[in-house]
Amino acid sequence: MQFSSRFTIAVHILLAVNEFDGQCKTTSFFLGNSVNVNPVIIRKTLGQLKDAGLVTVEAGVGGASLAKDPKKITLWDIFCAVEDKKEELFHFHENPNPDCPVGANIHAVMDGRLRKFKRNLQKDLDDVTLQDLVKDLRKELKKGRKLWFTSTPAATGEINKPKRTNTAE
Amino acid sequence: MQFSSRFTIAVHILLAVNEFDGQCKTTSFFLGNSVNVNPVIIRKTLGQLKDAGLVTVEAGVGGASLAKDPKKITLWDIFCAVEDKKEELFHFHENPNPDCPVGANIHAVMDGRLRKFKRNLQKDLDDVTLQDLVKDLRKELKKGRKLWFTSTPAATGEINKPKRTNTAE
DNA sequence: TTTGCTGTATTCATTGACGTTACAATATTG
DNA sequence: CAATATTGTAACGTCAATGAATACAGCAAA
Repeated sequence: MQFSSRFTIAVHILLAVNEFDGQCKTTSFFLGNSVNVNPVIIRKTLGQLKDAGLVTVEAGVGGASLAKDPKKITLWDIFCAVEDKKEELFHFHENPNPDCPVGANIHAVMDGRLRKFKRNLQKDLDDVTLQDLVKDLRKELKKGRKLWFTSTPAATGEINKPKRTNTAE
Repeated sequence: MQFSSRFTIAVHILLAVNEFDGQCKTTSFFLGNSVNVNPVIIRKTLGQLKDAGLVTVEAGVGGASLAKDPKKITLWDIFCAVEDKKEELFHFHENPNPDCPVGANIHAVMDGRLRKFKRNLQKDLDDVTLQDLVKDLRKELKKGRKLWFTSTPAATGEINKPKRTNTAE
């Protein structure tokens, strides 16, 4: 079992928004092209990030921007935006037999430990900021060759654009 | 997203086997009654625990026993028996755009960190032995009232037993 | 030989992830 | 105001995993 890709997608989105905002319009088409998923997935995820107060999205005009300093956004914040933070890491089997010595006490024995595992993961995630990722990304960019930017069809998102249904027809 | 209940079921099974082995036959019916799941689920899980070298199962005669000292069985061992230990904690979105500065480097930025998160969880799990759980269970049992044991229908698993189809019919 | 159990195949229902189409609502621009 | 680009969201469809359940061949012991 794994956490869904929504988390890595959300991280990708935030990195891209941080990188391109101001240089070009970071629309769901643009971002979908970078992440390589359907724009609707981007819009949904972006909506969750907005609800969590991590980005602002321009309705109508389009494009997203960070709502907070990248130093103040941790992976835990991003995780909470797209996953249920209350949920335990492990799914416990329902209704262990209360008339059995083991069944009656398995929760007492395990619950605290399971919660600790989750808490430790939380700490790990909370220790990494978006700024840390940005720094590493910049380092990688210095190494590598020049890549596309604002001008190509891929960058502007021309590729995935819908054929508009003519409503006046 | 959560890990499946196979993990907590496996822990429950091992605790029950450790507790009741020698006192009564720890069959899949018996265990299924304690865990409160279908005996087939128990057999499957027991099979995985056997493959991992944690228990022995008596084919034909029935019943399971620990194959190792509870001090030598960690939660990580149990986890590995029922889950894919190679799998990362987070599912990464497929094919981020290699022509985009972010898409081309997102793996370089994230992979190491994601691996660390998984490794830390592993360490946490590896720090807890079955013996630790047994100790806590005994502590709970001392507190509590007396519960069922070997003689009741629930304990012997009479309840969930299949009606045998008479093959001689 | 009968009995009780394991091992395993198969079927089914449910759930969540993810993709996709469609379209109303919204903001900008000519 | 009208045309356009974009968001927000609903509605489906597909796929994979989980977990329940039935069935039965094979094994061991009495």
